[in-house]
Amino acid sequence: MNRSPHSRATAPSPTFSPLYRQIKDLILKSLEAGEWQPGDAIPSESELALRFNVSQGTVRKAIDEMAAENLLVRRQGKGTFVATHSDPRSFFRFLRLVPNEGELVPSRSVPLECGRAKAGADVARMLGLEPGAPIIIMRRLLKLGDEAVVFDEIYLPGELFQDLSLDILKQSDKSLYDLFESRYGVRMIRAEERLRAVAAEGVAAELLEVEEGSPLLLVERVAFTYGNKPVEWRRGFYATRNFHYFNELA
Amino acid sequence: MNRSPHSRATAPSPTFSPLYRQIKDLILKSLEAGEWQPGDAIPSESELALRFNVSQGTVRKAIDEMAAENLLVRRQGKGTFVATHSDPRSFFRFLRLVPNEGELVPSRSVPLECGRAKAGADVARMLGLEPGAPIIIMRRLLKLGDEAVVFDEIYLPGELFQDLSLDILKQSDKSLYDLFESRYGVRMIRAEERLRAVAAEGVAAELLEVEEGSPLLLVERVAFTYGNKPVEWRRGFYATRNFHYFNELA
DNA sequence: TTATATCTTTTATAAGACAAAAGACGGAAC
DNA sequence: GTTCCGTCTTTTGTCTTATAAAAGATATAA
Repeated sequence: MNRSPHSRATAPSPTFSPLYRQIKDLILKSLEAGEWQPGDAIPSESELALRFNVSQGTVRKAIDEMAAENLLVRRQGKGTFVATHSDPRSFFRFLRLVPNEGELVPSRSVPLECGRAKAGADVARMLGLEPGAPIIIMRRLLKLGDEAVVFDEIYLPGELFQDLSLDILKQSDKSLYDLFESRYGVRMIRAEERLRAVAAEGVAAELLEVEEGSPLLLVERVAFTYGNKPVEWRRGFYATRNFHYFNELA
Repeated sequence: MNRSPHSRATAPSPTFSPLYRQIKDLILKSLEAGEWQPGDAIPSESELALRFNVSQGTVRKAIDEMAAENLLVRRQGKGTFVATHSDPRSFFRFLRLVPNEGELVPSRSVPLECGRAKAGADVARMLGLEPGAPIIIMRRLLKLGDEAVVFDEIYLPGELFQDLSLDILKQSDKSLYDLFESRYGVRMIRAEERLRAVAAEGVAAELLEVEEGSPLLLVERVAFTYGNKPVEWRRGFYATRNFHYFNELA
């Protein structure tokens, strides 16, 4: 290399950014472009160092940050891999539901409906769409063991999930985000949740087998893919008799 | 230095641990021992490197991890500081309550009771005490703007908070954790919360000015100090008409 | 008095040398 | 033929060194 240590790879930009962060952005771009699929190994640190003309340590620092953000997973001696929702370890990152006592029980998703509609003002705002844009509305029940614990209403941009249907949902035995990732190439990387206590009513009360008016935990979620783009809005009613929402403040 | 690069600072231990992690443990120990107080600057990286006979980069990596865990705060050009609850930025790390719409309103804690008792089986278990050990029970109301939003019942080990009383609580204008830290030298660094929806009853319903039986968000918290030692158990009833519990899944 | 340069101390960045982990491969032992 | 065990290669992990950037303090000039 014929550059002095701290010179930029590109011409001096208006907003300064250290080398390792520029490398991070480049790797991120390749990730978004789908150059490597979820579960795949990305090139080794020394390969990337060669490609970008920087030292291994610099590539390493870029990857460090991406691993901390759960975008990549490192395995010593093996390589660095694109994080995937098919990995069972990543499952409970997006489902914070645990039994009040006793062991973790297996969960099962029961799809109820899946239809198309036009976005109302609220959904459009949440998903960053034009009002009237095509969306998919999906309802499902989450059973833990024998008990129906969560009733979900899920709103998706129609454009990204072309052929999604109740049949496909019923056929699939993967988690929803695994399906989104493998079938539609949409990877969820982050979500925001807003929790409230509400009184059970209508379908939710019925499906969760609780009295009308009894308390339910309402969890509203917006999930984002690369570039902080919102691609799912979800409203879940949680029956918290035997389960609770677990959160760690760290 | 007369050691080869990767030799240990101590005699080879049965459980291998890289150098930077040993340094981290040493810094942690000084922190627990109170060698530097919350808000204080710790010695510079090069000073610590000298003290521990390693390179600055190794100290740096140790501090990196502790900064990621919110134990230390770095400021370029100034130094590295012991994290403190008196810093307003750290406040919302432990209070995840935001208004449904509009700006953040100022919050005010209203202490109601503070008395001593003996630990029952449940509190003893949560706090790792013997049943019958002295504890403090405290009740308070959290007001956001004019509205009473949270009713808290807080259980503390009596031993650690010798002179804590209703008067002291009323006098203090700090946050509770700031008070614990500055007056009793007990620093909260981590907490686990369990959330459920419950029906309002008794005192909680009355103080939060909601109907008996209407839904409330119940937030149970165990907070830990250094060494993962539980030092607070708390049960909070949240009225979620105009506010909600915000959580980020990252 | 006020701005401006200069020096010092601090954390931040980058690169290089080497270690540890994981597997693949091949030959010896049985 | 199969199993075991060393050896080699490729990968991520650790540690050090050199230097840059940030923030203040201090001195200097207008």
